[in-house]
Amino acid sequence: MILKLATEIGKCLSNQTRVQIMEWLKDPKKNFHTHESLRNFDDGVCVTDIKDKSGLSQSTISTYLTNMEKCGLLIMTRHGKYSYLKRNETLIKEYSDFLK
Amino acid sequence: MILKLATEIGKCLSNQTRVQIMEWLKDPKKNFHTHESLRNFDDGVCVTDIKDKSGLSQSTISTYLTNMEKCGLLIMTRHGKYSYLKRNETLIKEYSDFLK
DNA sequence: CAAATATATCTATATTTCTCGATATGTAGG
DNA sequence: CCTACATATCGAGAAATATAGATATATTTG
Repeated sequence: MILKLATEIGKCLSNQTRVQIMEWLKDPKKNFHTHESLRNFDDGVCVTDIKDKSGLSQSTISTYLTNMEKCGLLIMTRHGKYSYLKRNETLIKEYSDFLK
Repeated sequence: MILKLATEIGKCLSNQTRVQIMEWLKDPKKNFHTHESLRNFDDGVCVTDIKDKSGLSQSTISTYLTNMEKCGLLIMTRHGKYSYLKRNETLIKEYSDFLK
């Protein structure tokens, strides 16, 4: 992993809400209700559900999630008008290994 | 690991110089010369050597290293007028595991 | 104790991040 | 095409961080 990417990941993980989101997404079943339009969490959790749980504004959460996707921490999948987010375990493991 | 500590660690790792310092300290022997007053790197690398290598000012590096020690990423040991820094592998592993 | 050197802290300014409301864009359904 | 709703982007003010120079504190040594 290159220094620049590691630093971008660090920036994403330098805010309590964003770290909390990473934690929530470890176990979507426990932390969220299944979304109306999908029966499972295979693609993760819908943006609005994360927004509601965080208590922050839609624009703030959208910015957070977009940045977290840009550096690879999250994977975003569109289904119609909804976007779903899940952890990118591969990159998380790479980063985790890089630190050690 | 609690959310608050994880966020503090993330803040330390949200700056390229600080991430670089963590990397340098993985292998002091490779990245630094042995310090005049100590023959080995058992307690890590002296503040001034890190400052010289980073190119930043003494006050900036001192602030960085102090904060990195406060959140537990680094261990600081005084030997007379010198302070030596090394990685706290135990906490780094805890953080790394927390992310996964 | 005085001088020299290493590190820490204080103060200040520039830059970045946080966060929101407003607005724009995308998408589904009538 | 119009409406409704989900998400993204823009613009702005507040708060936090980056970074340096000046100064203070610790420590060694003459």
